[in-house]
Amino acid sequence: MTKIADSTVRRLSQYLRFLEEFESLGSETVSSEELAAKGGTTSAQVRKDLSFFGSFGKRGLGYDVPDLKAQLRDILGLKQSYNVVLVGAGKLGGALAQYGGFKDRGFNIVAIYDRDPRRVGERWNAIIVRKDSEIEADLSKSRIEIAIIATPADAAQEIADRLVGAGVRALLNFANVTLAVPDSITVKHVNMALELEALSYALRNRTTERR
Amino acid sequence: MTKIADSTVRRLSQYLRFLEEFESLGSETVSSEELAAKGGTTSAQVRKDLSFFGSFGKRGLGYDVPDLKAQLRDILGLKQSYNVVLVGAGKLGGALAQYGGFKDRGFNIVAIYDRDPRRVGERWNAIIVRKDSEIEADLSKSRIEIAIIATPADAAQEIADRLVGAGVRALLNFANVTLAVPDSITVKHVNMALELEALSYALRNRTTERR
DNA sequence: GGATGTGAATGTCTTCACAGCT
DNA sequence: AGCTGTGAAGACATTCACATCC
Repeated sequence: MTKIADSTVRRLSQYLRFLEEFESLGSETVSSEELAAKGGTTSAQVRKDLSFFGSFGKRGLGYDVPDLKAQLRDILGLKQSYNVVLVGAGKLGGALAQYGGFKDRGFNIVAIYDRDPRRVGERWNAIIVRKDSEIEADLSKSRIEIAIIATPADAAQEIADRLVGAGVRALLNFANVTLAVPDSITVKHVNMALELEALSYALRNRTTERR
Repeated sequence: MTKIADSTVRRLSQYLRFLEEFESLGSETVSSEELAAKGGTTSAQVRKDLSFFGSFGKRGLGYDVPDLKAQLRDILGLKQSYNVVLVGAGKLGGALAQYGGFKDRGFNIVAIYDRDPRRVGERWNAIIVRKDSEIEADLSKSRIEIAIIATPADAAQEIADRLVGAGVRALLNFANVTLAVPDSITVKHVNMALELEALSYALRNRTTERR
């Protein structure tokens, strides 16, 4: 299999969500044009994205909604569900713990850790916050592939190292630092301040820009 | 000015953060190679990114840290501060309201709105949650360019329309919907579930992939 | 007829490599 | 000598356009 661009994967993920919308509206079939319109892209882009993985449509007709949905879930690895641990029980951690969008997609937060003894023992949405020092022992018992880091920036690298040491293979990092991890580990970084800075740049330069 | 790629702007924003780290470590000068190492990119990339905006370095020496910092802040439009409104006072809204990373960069959350009467009147970090119906009147008094949407998905488009109607020019959207806005409006979308799906894809496909 | 799937063309971004300053 | 700044080359991503098939 040839390397698929990150941008392609992200669009596939969007298409999946759009398909759910089409399904709930009762559409049985959808065209690349309709999918493109929802996502602000082009029909050629949609077809090209899908073509890396196979031929899922019927010429003259479009794509069968439930079928394409299943194919995308398969491509994205969403036929299984994932147990996920969350480190950092601050405001952001709390927001993430209760966020429905994760569960809906099969990402179950099964444990929350924090370093602060005042937070340990708190109950977040049926999960009790545990001491971060338990991470190693807990993960040695149950295989966890994905962890979410929502700690302060200065703790994030240490937590990342320990999670990786405990067998985690993918990290979603909300702390505002670039994490150094082995090549075999996948990291996605959500940097909210950076998004605002990009908005600031756009505000400043829109007049002189195209598009 | 020629169109600058989004990826370039995002890297500039990172360089700025790295410069602050170098400064706090006492470095007066930094090379493109050092900046690149922090961000997992290449020195050529750093120099090319900067070259779109001018020549800020000294050959044989590198870049003066405070000087480049100032230049980047100027490029990104961060010499001014921004008043920002936040719509949605749920868990995520609360987390965003207290998040220090915004203030540090000159983004001040000056008002929070919610539709739920039970939340209206709550105090978040010295700001009292206001009824969303006040948005129009409030924004007609003070010019607000940036708004953050942290509402449930089904309310986000309506809120976006109203914010844009009230003069907002840039939106940071945390709701899991693609917002339709006029071309003149800039939107950045933070989609946390999508990031997890990208991790899922990576976990599933790493063995067959390069890099 | 109508929409897909896909080579080819185009456009964009990144990397190379070296001339040019300091 | 050392590191920047930058055209040119290369890699990658998107768009075009049309043959193909339902």
